[in-house]
Amino acid sequence: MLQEARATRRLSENNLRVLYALQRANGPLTAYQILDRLKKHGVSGPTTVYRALHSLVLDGTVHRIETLNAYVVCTHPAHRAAPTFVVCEQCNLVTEINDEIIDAHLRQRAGKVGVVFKAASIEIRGTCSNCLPKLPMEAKT
Amino acid sequence: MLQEARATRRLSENNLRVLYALQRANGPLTAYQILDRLKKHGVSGPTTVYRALHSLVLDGTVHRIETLNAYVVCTHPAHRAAPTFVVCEQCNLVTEINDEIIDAHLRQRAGKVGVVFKAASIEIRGTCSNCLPKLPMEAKT
DNA sequence: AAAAGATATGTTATAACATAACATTAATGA
DNA sequence: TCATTAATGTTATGTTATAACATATCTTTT
Repeated sequence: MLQEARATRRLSENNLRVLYALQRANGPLTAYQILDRLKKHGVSGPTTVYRALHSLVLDGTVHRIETLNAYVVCTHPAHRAAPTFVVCEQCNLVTEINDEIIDAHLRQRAGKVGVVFKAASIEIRGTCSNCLPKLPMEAKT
Repeated sequence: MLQEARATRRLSENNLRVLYALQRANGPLTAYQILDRLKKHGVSGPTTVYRALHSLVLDGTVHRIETLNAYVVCTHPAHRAAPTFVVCEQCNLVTEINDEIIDAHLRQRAGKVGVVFKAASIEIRGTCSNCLPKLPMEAKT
Protein backbone atom coordinates (compact mmCIF):
# COMPACT_ATOMS: atom_id res chain seq x y z
CA MET A 1 0.00 0.00 0.00
CA LEU A 2 1.04 3.55 -0.60
CA GLN A 3 0.35 4.78 2.91
CA GLU A 4 2.38 1.95 4.33
CA ALA A 5 5.22 2.73 1.99
CA ARG A 6 5.12 6.33 3.10
CA ALA A 7 4.91 5.51 6.78
CA THR A 8 7.86 3.16 6.76
CA ARG A 9 10.02 4.79 4.12
CA ARG A 10 13.51 5.72 5.12
CA LEU A 11 14.19 9.31 6.00
CA SER A 12 15.76 11.39 3.28
CA GLU A 13 19.40 12.33 3.56
CA ASN A 14 18.68 15.82 4.83
CA ASN A 15 16.11 14.64 7.30
CA LEU A 16 18.62 12.14 8.64
CA ARG A 17 21.38 14.70 8.90
CA VAL A 18 19.15 17.09 10.83
CA LEU A 19 17.88 14.32 13.08
CA TYR A 20 21.42 13.13 13.85
CA ALA A 21 22.52 16.66 14.64
CA LEU A 22 19.70 16.93 17.17
CA GLN A 23 20.48 13.54 18.65
CA ARG A 24 24.13 14.41 19.07
CA ALA A 25 23.23 17.73 20.69
CA ASN A 26 21.35 16.11 23.57
CA GLY A 27 19.32 19.25 23.98
CA PRO A 28 17.39 21.86 22.07
CA LEU A 29 18.94 23.43 18.98
CA THR A 30 17.66 26.30 16.88
CA ALA A 31 17.43 25.86 13.14
CA TYR A 32 20.47 28.08 12.66
CA GLN A 33 22.48 26.14 15.22
CA ILE A 34 21.69 23.01 13.24
CA LEU A 35 22.67 24.81 10.06
CA ASP A 36 26.06 25.75 11.54
CA ARG A 37 26.76 22.15 12.44
CA LEU A 38 25.75 20.87 9.02
CA LYS A 39 27.54 23.46 6.91
CA LYS A 40 30.68 21.34 6.97
CA HIS A 41 28.62 18.58 5.45
CA GLY A 42 27.48 20.76 2.61
CA VAL A 43 24.13 22.02 3.84
CA SER A 44 23.96 25.46 2.39
CA GLY A 45 21.02 27.41 3.73
CA PRO A 46 18.26 27.59 6.30
CA THR A 47 15.68 26.37 3.80
CA THR A 48 17.16 22.89 3.81
CA VAL A 49 17.15 22.72 7.59
CA TYR A 50 13.62 24.05 7.92
CA ARG A 51 12.35 21.61 5.34
CA ALA A 52 13.78 18.72 7.29
CA LEU A 53 12.48 20.09 10.58
CA HIS A 54 8.96 20.47 9.21
CA SER A 55 8.90 16.94 8.01
CA LEU A 56 10.38 15.54 11.23
CA VAL A 57 7.95 17.53 13.34
CA LEU A 58 5.09 16.37 11.15
CA ASP A 59 5.85 12.73 11.77
CA GLY A 60 6.55 13.27 15.46
CA THR A 61 10.24 12.45 15.45
CA VAL A 62 11.10 15.97 16.54
CA HIS A 63 9.24 18.56 18.62
CA ARG A 64 9.42 22.30 18.44
CA ILE A 65 9.82 24.12 21.75
CA GLU A 66 7.88 27.32 21.20
CA THR A 67 9.34 29.23 24.11
CA LEU A 68 12.87 28.59 22.83
CA ASN A 69 12.31 28.68 19.06
CA ALA A 70 14.22 25.43 19.14
CA TYR A 71 13.84 21.77 18.36
CA VAL A 72 14.38 18.53 20.28
CA VAL A 73 14.23 14.85 19.45
CA CYS A 74 11.09 13.15 20.72
CA THR A 75 11.87 10.95 23.70
CA HIS A 76 8.45 9.30 23.86
CA PRO A 77 7.86 8.17 20.30
CA ALA A 78 5.29 5.56 21.27
CA HIS A 79 2.97 7.98 23.03
CA ARG A 80 0.10 9.81 21.42
CA ALA A 81 -0.82 12.41 24.04
CA ALA A 82 0.24 16.01 23.56
CA PRO A 83 3.68 16.25 25.16
CA THR A 84 4.56 18.59 27.99
CA PHE A 85 8.02 20.10 28.06
CA VAL A 86 9.75 21.21 31.21
CA VAL A 87 12.42 23.77 30.36
CA CYS A 88 15.13 25.01 32.70
CA GLU A 89 15.53 28.75 32.19
CA GLN A 90 19.14 28.61 33.35
CA CYS A 91 20.58 25.74 31.30
CA ASN A 92 17.87 25.07 28.70
CA LEU A 93 17.56 21.45 29.76
CA VAL A 94 14.34 20.11 28.28
CA THR A 95 12.45 17.18 29.76
CA GLU A 96 9.59 15.68 27.82
CA ILE A 97 6.64 14.38 29.80
CA ASN A 98 3.77 12.46 28.37
CA ASP A 99 0.77 12.92 30.53
CA GLU A 100 -2.56 11.63 29.33
CA ILE A 101 -4.45 13.41 32.05
CA ILE A 102 -3.26 16.80 30.87
CA ASP A 103 -4.02 15.87 27.29
CA ALA A 104 -7.54 14.69 28.15
CA HIS A 105 -8.16 17.74 30.28
CA LEU A 106 -7.10 20.14 27.56
CA ARG A 107 -9.21 18.37 24.95
CA GLN A 108 -12.17 18.67 27.21
CA ARG A 109 -11.54 22.36 27.85
CA ALA A 110 -11.23 23.01 24.13
CA GLY A 111 -14.55 21.25 23.61
CA LYS A 112 -16.19 23.39 26.25
CA VAL A 113 -15.37 26.55 24.33
CA GLY A 114 -16.50 24.98 21.07
CA VAL A 115 -13.11 24.25 19.59
CA VAL A 116 -12.14 21.02 17.88
CA PHE A 117 -8.76 20.09 19.33
CA LYS A 118 -5.92 19.69 16.84
CA ALA A 119 -2.74 20.04 18.83
CA ALA A 120 -1.36 21.57 21.99
CA SER A 121 1.83 23.23 23.04
CA ILE A 122 2.48 22.80 26.76
CA GLU A 123 5.68 24.20 28.18
CA ILE A 124 6.75 24.75 31.74
CA ARG A 125 9.56 27.12 32.54
CA GLY A 126 11.52 26.84 35.74
CA THR A 127 14.82 25.96 37.29
CA CYS A 128 16.20 22.45 37.39
CA SER A 129 17.75 20.91 40.48
CA ASN A 130 21.19 21.23 39.00
CA CYS A 131 20.86 24.98 38.46
CA LEU A 132 18.95 25.92 41.59
CA PRO A 133 22.02 26.01 43.88
CA LYS A 134 23.82 28.31 41.48
CA LEU A 135 21.03 30.87 41.53
CA PRO A 136 21.43 34.09 43.54
CA MET A 137 19.40 34.00 46.77
CA GLU A 138 16.90 36.67 45.80
CA ALA A 139 15.92 34.82 42.62
CA LYS A 140 14.91 31.63 44.38
CA THR A 141 11.42 32.56 45.57
CA MET B 1 5.66 52.70 50.09
CA LEU B 2 7.69 52.35 46.99
CA GLN B 3 6.34 48.95 45.97
CA GLU B 4 2.83 50.22 46.36
CA ALA B 5 3.60 53.30 44.31
CA ARG B 6 5.02 51.09 41.59
CA ALA B 7 2.18 48.64 41.70
CA THR B 8 -0.52 51.25 41.41
CA ARG B 9 1.23 53.82 39.27
CA ARG B 10 -0.47 54.83 36.08
CA LEU B 11 0.76 53.22 32.91
CA SER B 12 3.11 55.29 30.83
CA GLU B 13 1.86 56.86 27.64
CA ASN B 14 3.41 54.21 25.43
CA ASN B 15 2.14 51.39 27.59
CA LEU B 16 -1.33 52.86 27.42
CA ARG B 17 -1.22 53.33 23.67
CA VAL B 18 -0.12 49.73 23.14
CA LEU B 19 -2.72 48.44 25.57
CA TYR B 20 -5.49 50.42 23.86
CA ALA B 21 -4.43 49.16 20.47
CA LEU B 22 -4.74 45.60 21.73
CA GLN B 23 -8.09 46.29 23.34
CA ARG B 24 -9.47 47.82 20.17
CA ALA B 25 -8.20 44.87 18.13
CA ASN B 26 -10.28 42.35 20.01
CA GLY B 27 -7.83 39.65 19.11
CA PRO B 28 -4.15 38.88 18.89
CA LEU B 29 -1.78 41.39 17.30
CA THR B 30 1.89 41.02 16.52
CA ALA B 31 4.27 43.72 17.65
CA TYR B 32 4.57 45.01 14.11
CA GLN B 33 0.80 45.12 13.66
CA ILE B 34 0.64 47.25 16.77
CA LEU B 35 3.43 49.42 15.41
CA ASP B 36 1.51 49.99 12.17
CA ARG B 37 -1.53 51.14 14.09
CA LEU B 38 0.46 53.47 16.30
CA LYS B 39 2.63 55.05 13.65
CA LYS B 40 -0.05 57.67 12.98
CA HIS B 41 0.26 58.61 16.64
CA GLY B 42 3.99 59.12 16.38
CA VAL B 43 5.34 55.77 17.51
CA SER B 44 8.46 55.40 15.46
CA GLY B 45 9.98 51.96 15.82
CA PRO B 46 9.55 48.44 17.11
CA THR B 47 11.66 49.17 20.17
CA THR B 48 8.95 51.35 21.64
CA VAL B 49 6.29 48.71 21.09
CA TYR B 50 8.39 45.90 22.48
CA ARG B 51 9.26 47.95 25.53
CA ALA B 52 5.60 48.48 26.28
CA LEU B 53 4.75 44.84 25.61
CA HIS B 54 7.45 43.62 27.97
CA SER B 55 6.19 45.79 30.74
CA LEU B 56 2.53 44.88 30.14
CA VAL B 57 3.34 41.19 29.99
CA LEU B 58 5.38 41.51 33.16
CA ASP B 59 2.47 42.90 35.11
CA GLY B 60 -0.01 40.47 33.58
CA THR B 61 -2.12 42.97 31.65
CA VAL B 62 -1.13 41.35 28.38
CA HIS B 63 -0.22 37.79 27.43
CA ARG B 64 2.05 36.59 24.68
CA ILE B 65 0.71 33.78 22.51
CA GLU B 66 3.83 31.81 21.68
CA THR B 67 2.36 29.87 18.78
CA LEU B 68 1.32 33.12 17.07
CA ASN B 69 4.17 35.43 18.08
CA ALA B 70 1.35 37.73 19.06
CA TYR B 71 -0.13 39.46 22.06
CA VAL B 72 -3.59 39.65 23.63
CA VAL B 73 -5.14 41.55 26.51
CA CYS B 74 -5.65 39.45 29.62
CA THR B 75 -9.32 38.64 30.10
CA HIS B 76 -8.90 37.13 33.56
CA PRO B 77 -6.91 39.75 35.42
CA ALA B 78 -7.99 38.52 38.85
CA HIS B 79 -6.76 34.97 38.36
CA ARG B 80 -3.34 33.73 39.31
CA ALA B 81 -3.21 30.32 37.63
CA ALA B 82 -1.19 29.90 34.44
CA PRO B 83 -3.61 30.72 31.63
CA THR B 84 -4.53 28.34 28.86
CA PHE B 85 -5.19 29.77 25.43
CA VAL B 86 -7.41 28.13 22.86
CA VAL B 87 -6.47 29.34 19.39
CA CYS B 88 -8.49 28.80 16.24
CA GLU B 89 -6.11 27.97 13.40
CA GLN B 90 -8.54 29.34 10.84
CA CYS B 91 -9.48 32.73 12.25
CA ASN B 92 -6.95 33.22 15.07
CA LEU B 93 -9.66 33.67 17.65
CA VAL B 94 -8.06 33.34 21.07
CA THR B 95 -9.98 32.30 24.15
CA GLU B 96 -8.32 32.54 27.53
CA ILE B 97 -9.17 29.91 30.09
CA ASN B 98 -8.09 29.96 33.68
CA ASP B 99 -7.99 26.47 34.99
CA GLU B 100 -6.51 25.84 38.39
CA ILE B 101 -6.50 22.12 37.90
CA ILE B 102 -4.19 22.35 34.92
CA ASP B 103 -1.98 24.79 36.76
CA ALA B 104 -1.74 22.55 39.82
CA HIS B 105 -1.13 19.51 37.69
CA LEU B 106 1.70 21.15 35.79
CA ARG B 107 3.32 22.42 38.95
CA GLN B 108 3.23 18.93 40.34
CA ARG B 109 4.71 17.44 37.17
CA ALA B 110 7.50 20.00 37.20
CA GLY B 111 8.24 19.08 40.80
CA LYS B 112 8.43 15.41 39.90
CA VAL B 113 11.26 16.06 37.46
CA GLY B 114 13.02 18.30 39.95
CA VAL B 115 12.14 21.65 38.43
CA VAL B 116 10.97 24.66 40.39
CA PHE B 117 7.98 26.00 38.48
CA LYS B 118 8.22 29.60 37.31
CA ALA B 119 5.70 29.94 34.51
CA ALA B 120 3.85 27.94 31.91
CA SER B 121 2.75 28.45 28.36
CA ILE B 122 -0.29 26.38 27.52
CA GLU B 123 -1.81 26.73 24.09
CA ILE B 124 -4.39 24.62 22.30
CA ARG B 125 -4.73 24.80 18.55
CA GLY B 126 -7.92 23.80 16.83
CA THR B 127 -10.92 24.99 14.90
CA CYS B 128 -13.68 27.08 16.44
CA SER B 129 -17.34 26.38 15.90
CA ASN B 130 -17.65 29.35 13.59
CA CYS B 131 -14.91 28.11 11.26
CA LEU B 132 -15.65 24.40 11.33
CA PRO B 133 -18.49 24.56 8.75
CA LYS B 134 -16.26 26.47 6.33
CA LEU B 135 -13.59 23.80 6.41
CA PRO B 136 -13.21 21.40 3.46
CA MET B 137 -14.58 17.95 4.28
CA GLU B 138 -11.27 16.15 4.23
CA ALA B 139 -9.77 18.48 6.81
CA LYS B 140 -12.43 17.83 9.42
CA THR B 141 -11.18 14.54 10.86
C1' DA C 1 14.80 3.31 -22.96
C1' DA C 2 11.88 7.62 -23.30
C1' DA C 3 8.43 10.44 -21.38
C1' DA C 4 5.93 12.06 -17.57
C1' DG C 5 5.24 12.84 -12.97
C1' DA C 6 6.63 13.14 -8.27
C1' DT C 7 10.07 13.89 -4.65
C1' DA C 8 14.15 15.95 -2.91
C1' DT C 9 17.50 19.39 -2.79
C1' DG C 10 19.92 23.76 -4.01
C1' DT C 11 20.03 28.87 -4.39
C1' DT C 12 18.87 33.57 -3.82
C1' DA C 13 16.30 36.83 -1.85
C1' DT C 14 13.46 38.68 1.50
C1' DA C 15 9.90 38.71 5.16
C1' DA C 16 8.83 38.66 10.00
C1' DC C 17 10.15 38.92 14.73
C1' DA C 18 13.19 40.96 18.27
C1' DT C 19 17.03 43.38 20.66
C1' DA C 20 21.40 46.25 21.36
C1' DA C 21 23.44 50.49 22.01
C1' DC C 22 23.36 54.97 22.54
C1' DA C 23 21.03 59.81 22.41
C1' DT C 24 17.53 62.82 24.08
C1' DT C 25 13.85 64.47 26.84
C1' DA C 26 10.80 64.79 30.82
C1' DA C 27 9.73 64.15 35.65
C1' DT C 28 11.15 63.91 40.42
C1' DG C 29 13.19 65.16 44.40
C1' DA C 30 17.37 66.67 47.19
C1' DT D 1 19.00 74.39 40.34
C1' DC D 2 21.39 70.28 39.84
C1' DA D 3 21.49 65.47 39.94
C1' DT D 4 19.15 61.32 39.28
C1' DT D 5 16.04 58.32 37.30
C1' DA D 6 12.43 56.94 34.12
C1' DA D 7 10.64 57.17 29.62
C1' DT D 8 11.10 57.65 24.93
C1' DG D 9 13.46 58.20 20.44
C1' DT D 10 16.79 56.62 16.86
C1' DT D 11 19.71 53.76 14.26
C1' DA D 12 21.49 49.64 13.42
C1' DT D 13 21.61 44.91 13.60
C1' DG D 14 20.60 40.18 15.12
C1' DT D 15 17.57 36.18 14.83
C1' DT D 16 13.98 33.28 13.03
C1' DA D 17 11.45 31.75 9.00
C1' DT D 18 9.58 31.53 4.30
C1' DA D 19 8.91 32.53 -0.83
C1' DA D 20 10.06 31.66 -5.36
C1' DC D 21 12.28 29.48 -8.62
C1' DA D 22 16.06 26.19 -10.45
C1' DT D 23 18.05 21.69 -10.68
C1' DA D 24 18.50 17.02 -9.94
C1' DT D 25 16.98 12.43 -8.84
C1' DC D 26 13.92 8.72 -8.61
C1' DT D 27 9.58 6.08 -10.13
C1' DT D 28 6.18 4.64 -12.97
C1' DT D 29 4.20 4.02 -17.27
C1' DT D 30 4.41 3.27 -21.92
